[in-house]
Amino acid sequence: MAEDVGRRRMQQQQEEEEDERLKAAAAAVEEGGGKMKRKRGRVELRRIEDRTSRQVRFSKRRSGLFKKAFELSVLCDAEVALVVFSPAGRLYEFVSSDTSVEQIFGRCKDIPDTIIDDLNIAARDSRGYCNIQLDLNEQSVPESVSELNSFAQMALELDVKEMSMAELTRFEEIVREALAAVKARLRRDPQKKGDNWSGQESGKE
Amino acid sequence: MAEDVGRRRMQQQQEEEEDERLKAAAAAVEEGGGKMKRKRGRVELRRIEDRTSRQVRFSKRRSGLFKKAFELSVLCDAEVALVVFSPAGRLYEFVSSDTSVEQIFGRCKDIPDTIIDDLNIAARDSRGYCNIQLDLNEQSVPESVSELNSFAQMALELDVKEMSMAELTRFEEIVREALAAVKARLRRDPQKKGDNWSGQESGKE
DNA sequence: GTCTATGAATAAAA
DNA sequence: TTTTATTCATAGAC
Repeated sequence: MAEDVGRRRMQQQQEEEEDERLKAAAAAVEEGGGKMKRKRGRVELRRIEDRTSRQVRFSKRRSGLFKKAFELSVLCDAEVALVVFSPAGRLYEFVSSDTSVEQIFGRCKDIPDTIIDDLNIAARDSRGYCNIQLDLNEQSVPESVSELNSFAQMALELDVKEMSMAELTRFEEIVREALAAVKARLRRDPQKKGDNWSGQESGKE
Repeated sequence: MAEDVGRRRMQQQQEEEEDERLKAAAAAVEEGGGKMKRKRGRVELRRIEDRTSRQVRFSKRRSGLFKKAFELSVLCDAEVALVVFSPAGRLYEFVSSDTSVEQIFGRCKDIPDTIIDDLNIAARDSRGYCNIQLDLNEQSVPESVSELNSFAQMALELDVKEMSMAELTRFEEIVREALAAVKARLRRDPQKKGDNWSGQESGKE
């Protein structure tokens, strides 16, 4: 096809990352002369050490986060409550409805059919195997979920009750990164199975 | 205090919008022949009318929003509390820490916390697969973290041949939700460890 | 669910 | 701040 005139790029392909980086660096050197190292690699999920950088990014990302929250509430007609404390302790908050944050959060105890409830059902129904399912309210039931359940088991076997909030957050991050890596590999290996093994999202809205 | 939601300046120049749109449309016609209207203009900030589309968008944007919230809390060392109710009334939440936010969530204390116990019991009952020890209690634990990271990655790769992308994504979701539930309980039980695994900086802004 | 082109967010610099 | 180059998120099509 004669399309993609000029800028067809494979996104998120790890193997091309180095090359891209090098080209960018080279270009920077060429044009700027002495200023290099201008562009970043991928953002690492780790606390930013430099105080100034951290503050600048906080401002930018906070803005972006609030914008996203606002868009979600409008586009999808969802209720959103967001509270952020800067490292300095300053409070920023957003609530989609005209009620207070406390009221929104307070609804947690009034909503019986939540994700937490779904987890309860899943745990209760599990026999022998840890069939952790988030939406198994309706129809389909796990069939060949054994592999996935193994991971769920391992994750849950961690004595999660002994972990601090920071540890939980760290674990979450680690899992996310690991999965991202595995997914990237899967993407390069066409041997993957593309099947859908789990129940569909419940049709109730 | 209300955040300046919606007051961000668009980097792009408005006057170029039409031109860009037209070029995209023209390109689409050229390349696809019969496939048209494939690309979007910029997102309109109003409620999505189509139910299916709205549901799909909700899932995608919710994921993105929670990821952003998580990243902000880690990168910028901020405290973030996010609660989202889907149009169906389903609850999704994320909290980076219990400090200072605890009072806001004070009314959530009545959430049945049997879920955590159920999960742990289910996991223990199906033990025998692997026993994992987590130790992130040190202050600067590059070794432990790296070790855990390796484990997580290795564990995931072991069954990567058997796992589809869908399964990986599902697992990620499960872990996230489970951790959210655990965090919710942590907030109600401050007697748990509240230590931080990472180094602290003295001069917080 | 996956895939991919494109709009949007944003890190670094000005 | 504003600009720019790049990564990131995601709408639309499967």
